[in-house]
Formats: sequence, C-alpha cells, structure tokens
Amino acid sequence: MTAETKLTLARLAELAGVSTSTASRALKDNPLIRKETRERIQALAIEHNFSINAAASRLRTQKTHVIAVILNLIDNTEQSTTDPFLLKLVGELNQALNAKGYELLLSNSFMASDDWANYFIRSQRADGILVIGQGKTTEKIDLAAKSGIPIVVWGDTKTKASYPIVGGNNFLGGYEATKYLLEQGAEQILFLGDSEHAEMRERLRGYQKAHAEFNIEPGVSHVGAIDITSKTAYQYMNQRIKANGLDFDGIVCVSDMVALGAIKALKERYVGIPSDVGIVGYDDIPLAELIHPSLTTIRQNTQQAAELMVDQLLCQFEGKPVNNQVVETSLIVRRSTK
Amino acid sequence: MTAETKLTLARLAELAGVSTSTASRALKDNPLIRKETRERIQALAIEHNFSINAAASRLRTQKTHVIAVILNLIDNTEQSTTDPFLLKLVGELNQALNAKGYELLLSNSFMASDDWANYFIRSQRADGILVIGQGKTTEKIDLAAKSGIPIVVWGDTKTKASYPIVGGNNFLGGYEATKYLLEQGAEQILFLGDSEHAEMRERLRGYQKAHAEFNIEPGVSHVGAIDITSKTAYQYMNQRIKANGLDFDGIVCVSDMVALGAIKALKERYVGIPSDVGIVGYDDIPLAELIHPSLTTIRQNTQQAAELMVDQLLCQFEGKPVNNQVVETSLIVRRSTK
DNA sequence: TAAAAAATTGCAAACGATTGCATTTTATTC
DNA sequence: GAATAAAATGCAATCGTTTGCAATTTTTTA
Repeated sequence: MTAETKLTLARLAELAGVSTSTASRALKDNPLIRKETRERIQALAIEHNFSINAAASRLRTQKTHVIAVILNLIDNTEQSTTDPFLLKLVGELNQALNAKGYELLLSNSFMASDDWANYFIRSQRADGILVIGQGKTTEKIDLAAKSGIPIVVWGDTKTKASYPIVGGNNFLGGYEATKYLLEQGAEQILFLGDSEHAEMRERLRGYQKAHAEFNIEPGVSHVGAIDITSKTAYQYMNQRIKANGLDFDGIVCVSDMVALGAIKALKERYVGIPSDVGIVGYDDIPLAELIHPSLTTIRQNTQQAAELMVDQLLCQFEGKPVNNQVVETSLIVRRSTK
Repeated sequence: MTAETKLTLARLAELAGVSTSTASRALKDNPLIRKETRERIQALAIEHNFSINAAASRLRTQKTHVIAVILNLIDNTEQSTTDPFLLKLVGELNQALNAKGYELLLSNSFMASDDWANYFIRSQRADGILVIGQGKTTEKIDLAAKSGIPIVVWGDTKTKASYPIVGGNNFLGGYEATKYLLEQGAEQILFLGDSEHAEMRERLRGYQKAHAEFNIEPGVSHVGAIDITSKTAYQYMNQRIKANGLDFDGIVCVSDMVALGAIKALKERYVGIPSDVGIVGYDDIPLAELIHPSLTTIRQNTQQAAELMVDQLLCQFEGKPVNNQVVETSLIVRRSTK
C-alpha cells in the first residue's frame, strides 16, 4: 500500500514540483509563499499522509515542543500510583500543555536519572520541566534549576527558591479546615500529616493559627507525623486509639486519602462521624463526596493549577519574568463535620 | 558557569583527543574501542555533564525509544481524569517501559490528531503506541493498525483484531462476581454498566452464565445501561429506587467507581449493605478497602497488565509473533457482600 | 624480522528539516 | 517600455549523531 520511497519533505516537494524550502514554508503557512501554492502543498500533504519528521525538525530548530513532567515522589512511599490528586493534576497538565502545542513526557523521580537538566533538557528530550511535588528535600530540583533550565514546581509557595513555585494556599487551607472544626465545637483536634514536608508544615501552621484565635492549646500529642498514604493513617489511628482511647473530637488531615484511612479506623471501632469526631480532608478527590459520610475537605483548583504552571513555564521560554502563583483553595462542607 | 561552546559529541571528542566516531562508540561501551579509552571518555563525559543529543540520535538511528500511551476515552465521559484504575495502569506502564529503556509520551484521544500512525510514528515522535481502552468504536485504532505500526491495546481480548489486545478475563470476572452473590442467596441481581462497551458486554455475559447455572432468570429491567462514572451510577440508582422500589438484592458493577456511586445512593435511602443488597465492584482500586463497608470486587493485576502490553509491543519491534494476552483476575471478598 | 592477523581508530556520508541570503518572477511607477 | 519595487521561490549550509568501510596501529606467527 505505502512504501515506495519513504515520504520525506524533499519527496513531497518533488511531487509538488517545488523546492524543499518552499514545501517547508508552505506547510507552516508562511505568508512568504503564495497562497495558492501553500494550499496546494498542504492538500498534497494530507493526501499523502505526510507528517514532518519530528527528530529532524527538533535537531534543526533546537526546540522539541515536549515538556517533561516529573512526579517527584517522597521516597519509599507509594504515593504516586495511588494518589488521585497527583494523577488528576497530571491529566490537567496534559490538557493545558496540549492547548499550548506541547506534549507531555511522563517520568517519576525514581526513573529519571538524577541530573534532570542534563537528561531532559541538554539532551533535547524536552524544552522544560514541570515537577510535581517538592519531595522531602529539594536537592534534585535545586540542582536542575541551578543550571538555568526552564522549570516550574508544584509545591509550597513560601519556600525560597530560584524557580517559580505554584501551589495552593496551604496555610489558609489548614487554617480554614481547623477553624471550621473549632466553630462546630471541637476542642481536641488532631493533625494528621508529615510536618517535615513543606506543604504540610504550612497547613500545620494554619492549624495552629486557628487554635490561637480560639484560645485553645492543641494537645502535645496532637500532631500525628505520618506518611501521606491512607494505610499509614489507618495504622496510626488504630494504634493511637488503642493506646490513648478517644482523646480527640476532630481531625484535620493533609489529604483525602489520609482522611479515608482514618475514617476506616474510626468506623471499625464504632466511633461516630461526625457525632463523636469531625473530620476534614484535603484535595477534594472525586471520592470525597461518594463515601459515607461524605467528606468535608479543602478543594484545590487543579485546572487552574495546571494552567498556572504551564504559564510560568512559557514565560521562561519567552524570557518574561516569573512569579510564584497561589491556586484557589476552598472549604467544601459535607457530612463528615457537624 | 557553563556556556563557552555548546558541548557536543564532537567537542567532547576533541577534549579527549579522539575522533567523534571513537567518542560515540566509547559512550555506548562498544568493545571495538579499547577499554581504557572507553573509560577515559566515559569519565570525561560525566565530568563535563555531557549527554547525547536525543534529536540527532533519533534522526540518525530512526529510533526514538519513546512510546506513546493514549488514553482512549469514551466520548463525553470524564472517565479519564477520574478513573483511578486507568491512571494506575498508566503508572504501571511507565514503570514497565522504563525498565525496558523506553520513555512514555502521554496523550489522550481528544488531543492527539485522529491519524495516530501518522502523528506519532511516521513523524518519529514515538516507536510504538499503547492504547488504553477500546472506546465505543475501534475506528481510530483500526486505522492506525492498518498502516502496520507497532500497537497494543488494553481492552476486550475477544474482539477480533489485527493487533494484539491485552485485557482481563471479563467474562470470568462478571461470572465470578455474579456467582458469588448468587451463592450468598441473592435472587434479583442488577448489572450496572454499559453493555455497548466490549469489555462490559463480556462481563454481562458472565453475569448471564452464572444466572443460567443457578436456573435464575435475571429480571428484564435488571441491566442498567449507564456510563462508567460514579455520578451516573448514583443518579441511576436514585431514580430506579424511586420508580421501582427495592426490587433487587444484589448489584454487579462494572467498576468500583460505579459501585461507589450506587452505594452512596443506597446509603442515603438507608438500604443495608450487605444485609439488604450485596454489591460487587470491579478493579479493586485502593479505595475499595477503605470505604465502609469495604468493597467486594474483582481485582485485575495492573502490573502484569502493563508488563504484558510492553512485551507485546517489543515483540513487534523484533518481528516476533504476537498474541492476545489475558491478565489475572481474582475475586476479593470484603464486607459489601454477605 | 618481515608478513599476516587482529585490534583500534578515523573519514565522511548519511538522517530530514529549517532558514538566511541570493535569485527569479511578477507588479508598479514614471 | 525601461527602471524599480515587491513578491515568490530556490540554494546550500547547518543541526549533532551514527556507522560502513578504509586506514592505522599493535600483536602474533613463522
């Protein structure tokens, strides 16, 4: 069916009876070429199922129109493949990138070699890097940024950095989650999450601020330093209740997944939600409204997040100034709180 | 800091005092080059942070070492960004591909132009295509396959096709889910899912087979033709109960997401699970064991799925014969059934 | 120690598109 | 109708690697 000689731009030009330069320009609708000629060549290209060789084009133009998206996981957590929020963000990034004419090369921090700048940019695999998550240390990110490549990170916008960071308002989120519980009468609120992680630390600060405003001192043991998975949350809660009994009446979780783990533990012990313990999650994953009781949570606008990240990256391509960007955050009240 | 002249292979060779050919071979550990020379050049490359220009390499070798993964969504459903199962599969594919030295270019059927063979392969953007989902029509897939490019599809393995299909044993899955409910005494079992979709149709066949074995005739209205999202499941169940009352005592769902939607509707009407109605889901997403009651479901081994898909693709590169592959499927019994 | 064999290295031609500049064609002006 | 300006097209170098083959160096053999 096809075959013969491989269809290159040169061959297409030959078929059209023009030079490769003309063909090249015609295909990208360059007004240098007469309109009729352009249209004729474009039609011919479609007819013959022609498409430009990306490798050659990239080599020549030094542009790939590919962006590497790196899921920067926290080591030894299987957050990645499990966390719906992150994956949702990847999906949104795909949309946002495509809308701007870019493609998405997916990687995660375990796979990609350690020297991102080198591996992705200098090697012309991609034009820029979007990192999802700061991890526990920003070492690799800093290394990459230092070599001056275009890069944007999803994470805690209050971190000092030489690259733009896009993130939710974690302080506000933590604050509102906590405040809402306090308003509903909770007095002993647990904070579930790893405060070594920058974003979570901000949320913890919000938690503390809310307590301060209500003149309540959080119990000393009220911060549960756990991984971000539902499993560890479940285990932690089980153990905690076993040891201390029900010495709390509210929980602020750093993710909906964590909240789900906690809820499971509580339910198994017949703790009433929200009657005995009110719970607030974070992220508003699709399941938040499906579980019973539906989950009060802090929503982060992922679509906006993706668009902002892409914007900030494109700014770097164009040499425009970049800034940290804060994504909308809102409290979604459902049934897991009174 | 860096700069000077851009570091190319030629420049590196110059620094090492050898020709580019030697440098090229040395970097890929070609035994043609003396061992000491190889090591010297490799060390130099590391020292100078050198990495091969992928565009040039791809142009020359006609290999990209990139695989396009296409989320082939069902139109006007937002299954994609929502369905944890599909996203999990993407994650696993990423691992499996990386393990074989390939990278993953993510696309979805809304984005990618319609002519996949053209856009991805002929243009040298990727070496092969992995399609996740058959959609409602296999039109685009068939078109791509017809032009003889390497392609593997996740879907219903009983579909006749010119390309290898990897999928779960949907017939068995549907059968086991149903049989289990019947064994527990259910007599009026609903099937929730779109039977126009090939995979779901197979599951429905399994559902029918189980009924036949138990000499039970499923009620005429017992197949709810709904989209694969939890939202439509929720709406459907709500409406159905309103109209018909509780004229069933079991539900077989085509996904855990659908099951969650159904459970939500039932709970809101204080229907007991599993006392009044037993429910079986499909996929075993992480949340299945976190909700209350935890969800009995059919697990599909996603890791195996990813590996098989990649295998079948590599076979095509090597000209080896390919075959449809069936992934392990198992019933996970939890608390949503008696 | 010279010839033959084996081990290393280098030359130069691809791979296929893009683009500054030169050239040709067409339109405009006096 | 010749001179000039404007529009359209083509030439040829370039992007950075890879690799068949030729050339060189080293080792082995007689």
